[in-house]
Amino acid sequence: MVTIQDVARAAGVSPATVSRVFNGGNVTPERVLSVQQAAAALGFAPNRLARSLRTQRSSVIALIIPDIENPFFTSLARGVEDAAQRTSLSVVLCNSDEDTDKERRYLEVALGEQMAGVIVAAASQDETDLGPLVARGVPVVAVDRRPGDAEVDAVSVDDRHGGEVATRHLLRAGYRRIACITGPEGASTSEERLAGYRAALRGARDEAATAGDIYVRHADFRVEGGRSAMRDLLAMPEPPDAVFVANNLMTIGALDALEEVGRTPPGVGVLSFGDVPWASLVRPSLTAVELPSYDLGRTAAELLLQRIDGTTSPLQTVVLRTKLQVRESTAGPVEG
Amino acid sequence: MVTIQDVARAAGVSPATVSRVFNGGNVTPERVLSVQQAAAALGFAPNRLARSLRTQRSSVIALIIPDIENPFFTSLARGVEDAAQRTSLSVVLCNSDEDTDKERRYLEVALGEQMAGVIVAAASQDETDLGPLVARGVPVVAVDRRPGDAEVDAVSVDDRHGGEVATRHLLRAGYRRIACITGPEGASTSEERLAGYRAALRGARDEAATAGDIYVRHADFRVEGGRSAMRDLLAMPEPPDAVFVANNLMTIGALDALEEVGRTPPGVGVLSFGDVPWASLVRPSLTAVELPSYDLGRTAAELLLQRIDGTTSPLQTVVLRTKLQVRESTAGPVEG
DNA sequence: CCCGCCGCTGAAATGGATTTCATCCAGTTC
DNA sequence: GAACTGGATGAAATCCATTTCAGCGGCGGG
Repeated sequence: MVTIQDVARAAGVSPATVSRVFNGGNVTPERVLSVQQAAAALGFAPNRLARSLRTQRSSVIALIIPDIENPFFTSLARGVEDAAQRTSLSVVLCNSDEDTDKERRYLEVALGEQMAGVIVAAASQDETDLGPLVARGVPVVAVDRRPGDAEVDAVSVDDRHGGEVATRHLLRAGYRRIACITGPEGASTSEERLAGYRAALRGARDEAATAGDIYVRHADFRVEGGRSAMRDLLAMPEPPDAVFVANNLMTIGALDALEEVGRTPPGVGVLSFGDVPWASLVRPSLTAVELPSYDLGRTAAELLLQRIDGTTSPLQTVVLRTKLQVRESTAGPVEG
Repeated sequence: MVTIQDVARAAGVSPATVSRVFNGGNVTPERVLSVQQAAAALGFAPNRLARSLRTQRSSVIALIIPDIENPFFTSLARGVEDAAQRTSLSVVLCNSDEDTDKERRYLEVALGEQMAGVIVAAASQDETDLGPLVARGVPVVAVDRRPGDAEVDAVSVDDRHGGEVATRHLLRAGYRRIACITGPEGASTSEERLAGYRAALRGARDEAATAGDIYVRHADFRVEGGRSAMRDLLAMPEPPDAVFVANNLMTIGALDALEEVGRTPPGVGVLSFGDVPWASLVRPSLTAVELPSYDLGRTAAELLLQRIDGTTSPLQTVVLRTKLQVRESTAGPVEG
């Protein structure tokens, strides 16, 4: 490996001078030139480990997401990247796969590699432990999902409100036995969206409301989970006539399950929390709660960058608004 | 920050002994215990920078992909992860966004951070420079796209053959003016798939073949690119009656463009290289060249792991087979 | 009883870049 | 001409974990 020493020797200066050339110290122009030439000739690339070890900071931030195959998170990742791009920071993405063990490993890597900051969409509220990072003063921003109790900035959407608006829309469209397929227990987004659903039903005070939670299913935020939850609902003696699905991928599974038994929206109402990917190809078009995934990422990154720059303002929680986009899949229970 | 020195002091031993406890040297059981207790009490986590600096190796590998929003690459990423998972390596993902500048930065990071290895789906054949990594002895595997001239292992699919089979299928189905929307020039996958298309047309020796390249368009492997390329094709005096689209996202755009003018498959034949994401929702169902995206990632990772373990076997190029999956979108030009 | 070996331990060297501190020198200022 | 300022420079300390090396004590073999 070619080190700063080698360059120094080749250029006839001390390592300190070479370092100054690369990091902007006071060096006479002619020496700058000879150092640059020597570096280029030798193919010198500074060892970032040594640098980070010495300076106690790094120019890499980690983004930890629970499902890299979900376009919601990849869009969020783009938002993070684009914001980081404007500084000199690089983003590395880690996929926790909704697995708290994997997630813990990545958090350890981020800590151990002294990364400049971490943005995390937590796999779990209780088990995701941001404590060590926070204790070491590493800036952390929670995005989409709230972390249990860690003292960090957070950016999320109005899950509860969105869930309530969505469910109310189904009620107004005339559906009466409204099911909810939500995510795993322990994820804040699952709980909040479900809470919104329940609130809307309570507000309705009729048949739908009395059903209690018999139409509620917990699944895993993935296609397969949505499919089997929907199958399960369809097998009930009195199956639901509409379903509020708490994320985009589970909606795809639910639609598959409906297709299997020959029922299609809007005969059975389908409403997705989060747009289904490449929705333009889906018929009938799907009513969805639109999520600002890209802005979620961008905002989280901006918050993180501020912290990395040393802002000491009090912790923030930013909540972005969702928007119900009404389309064909919730036109009403009457066939047509 | 709590260092190995602090732990040593707390446990009443030397730093060397603490290190041995964590890395499996010979230490008496009672000392092991007291070191572990001290470490736990202080919340010690080893500084991976210092470790990597000293040992000259790291337990992180980088995966550099050109489009994180393309499910093909995220599936590939899952394959890499699952393979890496079985060892103690962590995978960090970098999104080059088909931008050779961004890609270069990530390659520099991988080099500078002394990462254990790199898997890269190159943004370009000419401009992607793997030289520095190879020169420093960092194991590198090219996946999906071949790098220009670097001496690295490679894993890809039979792009040319797949493109030829696909185009021949369209010919046999009765289409005569077959267009091709391929990716950017400079990407090996674009070129190879196009070469397959041309070969099939040459083999046909009729009207279709004489068209030359008038039905060929280069786009950017994204939805938007596919859409505008298709619009462009549809605006021709004699528009094509079928299109072979060289990747999944561009197919989505092409379908959108067809929809705009009220033409749908199989009236216009549509064949996608690579399955469209969540194809189960798309009507009519799409004929596609199925790509083993997950296995591509897994194989690349396994190759990389071997190199990291020090295998010195000669460079390998693994080519995985694609499979044409015939569905409704290429049923033939006759309306019905 | 002595030698040699082995297991355990800590002091010190190591990896590579940054940064402090002291030094040197040229240019000012009185 | 003495004192002072400030820019440029290199020697050496620093960041933290790993690893070599030498030393120590105990044990088995001769």
